[in-house]
Amino acid sequence: MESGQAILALGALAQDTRLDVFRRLVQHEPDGIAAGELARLVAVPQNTMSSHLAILLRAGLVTAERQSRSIIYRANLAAFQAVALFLLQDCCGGRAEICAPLIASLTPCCPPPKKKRAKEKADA
Amino acid sequence: MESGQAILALGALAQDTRLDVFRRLVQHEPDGIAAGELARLVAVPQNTMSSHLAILLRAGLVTAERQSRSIIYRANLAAFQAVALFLLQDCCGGRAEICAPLIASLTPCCPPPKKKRAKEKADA
DNA sequence: ACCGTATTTCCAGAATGATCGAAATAGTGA
DNA sequence: TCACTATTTCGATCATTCTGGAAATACGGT
Repeated sequence: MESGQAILALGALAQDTRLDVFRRLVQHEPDGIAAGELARLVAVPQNTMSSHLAILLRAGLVTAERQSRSIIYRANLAAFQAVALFLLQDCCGGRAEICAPLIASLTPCCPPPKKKRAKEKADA
Repeated sequence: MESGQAILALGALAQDTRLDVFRRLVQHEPDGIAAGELARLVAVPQNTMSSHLAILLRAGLVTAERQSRSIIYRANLAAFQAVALFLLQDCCGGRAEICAPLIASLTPCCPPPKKKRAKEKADA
């Protein structure tokens, strides 16, 4: 990921409403949320929400898909991962002392990428 | 970490010059860089650099320490980790599918937090 | 075709941010 | 004290962002 794209994404997330929106979109992940409902949830006018969504869209953090009358917005998890990865690798720059504790803190949140998968094979 | 502080930090990093500065500060980590040298490295006037540094300072991403005539700026790695962790945990929100591939991508960058004896299992 | 709903675009005002010249402040050494 | 260096603060300008009212566009049902 190039720096300009990362800056765009960071700037997109560096705003109350948009961070809130993105959070909600991640939570509703495979389904997505329509623009109007998003405006209602966050309690902002539709046009204001529309411009915020346009910024998130330009940053590549969300996708939009028309579904009959509504437009469903979904979080782009891959893009989000790319931004996080850029931030860590770029600033980490080979310095393990930054990432290592982060991995440690993150692991309890998510199942660790286990390498030992011996029992499943033996089952067959 | 609270959302407002994270937004401050994300906004601080969402700018060319400041991202560049932070990168350099991380690379020069324990030593830090003086404000003037930073301005020279990034090729911006001193007062412009000063305002950027003030923003990074306010966001808690760097620390400043006067050392005789110069003021040495250092990256606050703990704060950076906190921001990254916030971003991932907050948006992850219990969704492992976001963090798991990130951990996987991050691990080759940094030595995995495990014991250095990798040959053990091969002996068995 | 018409109407109602969903969303965006257009426009403008207020607020914030970026940039930098010039002046002010903090420190060092003679 | 004085001169010198390093950095910040002040002030001004230009660009960008946030916000929302009003109008325009897109879609589906009748």
